[in-house]
Amino acid sequence: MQKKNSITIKDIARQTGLSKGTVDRVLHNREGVSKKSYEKVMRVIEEAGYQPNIYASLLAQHKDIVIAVVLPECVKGEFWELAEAGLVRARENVSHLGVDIRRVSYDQYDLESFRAACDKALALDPAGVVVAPMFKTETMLFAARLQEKGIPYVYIDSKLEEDGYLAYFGMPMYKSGYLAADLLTQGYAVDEVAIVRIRRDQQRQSDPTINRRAGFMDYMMEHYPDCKIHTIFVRPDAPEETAAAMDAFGAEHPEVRHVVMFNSRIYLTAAHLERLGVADKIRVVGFDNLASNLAALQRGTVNLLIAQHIDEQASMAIQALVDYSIFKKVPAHRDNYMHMDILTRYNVEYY
Amino acid sequence: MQKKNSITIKDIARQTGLSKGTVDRVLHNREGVSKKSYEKVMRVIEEAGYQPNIYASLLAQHKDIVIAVVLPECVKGEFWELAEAGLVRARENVSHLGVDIRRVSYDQYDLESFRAACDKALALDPAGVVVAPMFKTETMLFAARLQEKGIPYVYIDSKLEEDGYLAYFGMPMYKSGYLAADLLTQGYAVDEVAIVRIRRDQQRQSDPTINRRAGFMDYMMEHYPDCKIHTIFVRPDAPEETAAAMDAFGAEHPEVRHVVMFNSRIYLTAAHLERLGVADKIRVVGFDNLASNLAALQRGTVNLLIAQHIDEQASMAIQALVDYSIFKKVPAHRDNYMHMDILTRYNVEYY
DNA sequence: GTGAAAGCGCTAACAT
DNA sequence: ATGTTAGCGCTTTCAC
Repeated sequence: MQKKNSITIKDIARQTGLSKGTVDRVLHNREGVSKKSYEKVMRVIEEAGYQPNIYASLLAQHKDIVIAVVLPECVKGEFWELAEAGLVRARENVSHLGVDIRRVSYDQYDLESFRAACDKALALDPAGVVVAPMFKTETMLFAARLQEKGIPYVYIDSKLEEDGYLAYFGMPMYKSGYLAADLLTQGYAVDEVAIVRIRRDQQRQSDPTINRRAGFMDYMMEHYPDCKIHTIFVRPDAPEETAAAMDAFGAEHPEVRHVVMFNSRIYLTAAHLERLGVADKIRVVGFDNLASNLAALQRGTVNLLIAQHIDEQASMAIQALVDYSIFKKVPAHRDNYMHMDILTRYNVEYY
Repeated sequence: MQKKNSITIKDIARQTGLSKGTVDRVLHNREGVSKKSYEKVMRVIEEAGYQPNIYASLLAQHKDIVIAVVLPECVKGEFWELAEAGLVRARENVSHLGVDIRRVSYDQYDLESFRAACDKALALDPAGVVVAPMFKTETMLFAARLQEKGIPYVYIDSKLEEDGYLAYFGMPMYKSGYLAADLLTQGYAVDEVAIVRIRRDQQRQSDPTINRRAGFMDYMMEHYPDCKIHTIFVRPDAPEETAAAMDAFGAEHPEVRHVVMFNSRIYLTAAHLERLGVADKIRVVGFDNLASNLAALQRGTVNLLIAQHIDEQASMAIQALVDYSIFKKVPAHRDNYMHMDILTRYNVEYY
């Protein structure tokens, strides 16, 4: 399988006058090698451009490694369900490497459940961890424990400003808001815009879409300084209240033609616009490729969706961990801001 | 590396009372095995759900495989340069599998050079071929030769309507034109549109963008039946003539506010619009993420770009071939229509 | 037809 | 600190 030109540890052993065992020791930075031998081996390795044969290596080690993936629960139709596809793909890609991907779920609104998930992940004695952090301080603690054990970890979706993570894969939130504003307005005259927000009852969590909103606002300030920006507060868990809010707003501001929402639930708004019979008069921009969002896009109620491929984030995170643990490859970039996909009813089909 | 629950050929040998050699023979359908032995082995294999250890297999075979990639020449700044990134990525992904990716280039305007490239590819005795076909009948012949030799091949960019290919990765061309029309108009009133086309001097090749244009036209017919559609013919190899054409059109139709181009050279048009000082009055939609197109996007002259990730097509094609030759996996889908990326100046940064 | 055995490149346990 | 050796699961050659 190796090319003719490829060199093996046997060759290195011969050339250095040492044994395979010693060569193996320096290759893995194991202790018990004299400086002299170490250097002799290293020289040959570099000169010959030695590449270990992972098959032989894996074959000889015959051990499984497990990677723990700590994510919010996968609820049908909601955002985190989208990550599953990435896990499936990653699993396929690495299963033949003897890597076992284990999803550890937690309730993103329940701190305790996150703590439990962290413990569960640690209990798996994983070779690496990917985590989507929803709780700041708890994640910090988790990170510290991982570092202590020397377990590499990578963030997806959002990250913490600390220094121990191997990599991060996510969307540039501020920019995504900026983009949303541009797509909503597209250079045409826009006098009023409505933002639909979810009212959160004293959540201690930081609002994950706050930077996105900031980006949106900045764009509007820069390009449409005179545009009036309304906010409609809704509550997904209180449908009547939400309906009432939408009705009231519609009655009061029938002239508003542009609506945007920064979380993943634009489908809720779409439903109300349809109910009020104003769907085709209003330009609607939202986020994330939930099935119900895509449906609203197909129906034409939602004009554009900005999606972030959380599945790719997940699979890339796992790949990075595998490359690191098995192949000793450090990611090319630590912070990986991923592309924002723009979806319309005409390109969604092949998404 | 294999899990505890995995069974090896040694186990099978023991259970059937045969030897590893015989088990290997039935696994590879080699001749010289009695029906009785064959069936005994097959029964155990199926019952135990035996999965061969590819590493051990590859290690024992110790052979390289080569995959030939037959593409138009990589010209700096032009479309096919974009595929290189995919080749590099693919090379990284599979090099440790002992797979050698070999690019074989041809001049997309020269039939003879394509013939030569096919011969060169065949001469490599490849385990698989990926080809971007520009010449219909010649590709047909090439395909026939590959089939004859039992070499699997996959198309990228475009494909032929035959039945021997392993897979196809490409953009839905008709749909992409439809999408372009939607993005150009976006529901606002549009009375006139200009299409910039490249005049081809009696090319015998079929115009690769013909379906895209058809999709565009159909959209306009359906949604803007009264819109007047102009065509400006230009020639990249004759700059003065092109400039004259643009000037003349601008003088004659100063009211046109929407421009589209179906090949990858929207940057040419962008330059002229800038020269004429009308760039910010006109909405411009084009295709493909050439560096100069992205620059025009950043400058704001081009409003939207539809890109097709030819690099991903290339790397996925190679992956499919590797999966097939090494892991014996047939692609899940034969025809893979890939996502059309919509780029604006605000999401291009992370592309 | 079938079996035995050597060996792919590497790891790890055991010697020295 | 270094050498030796027995595998990992499979392929392949050679012998019967």
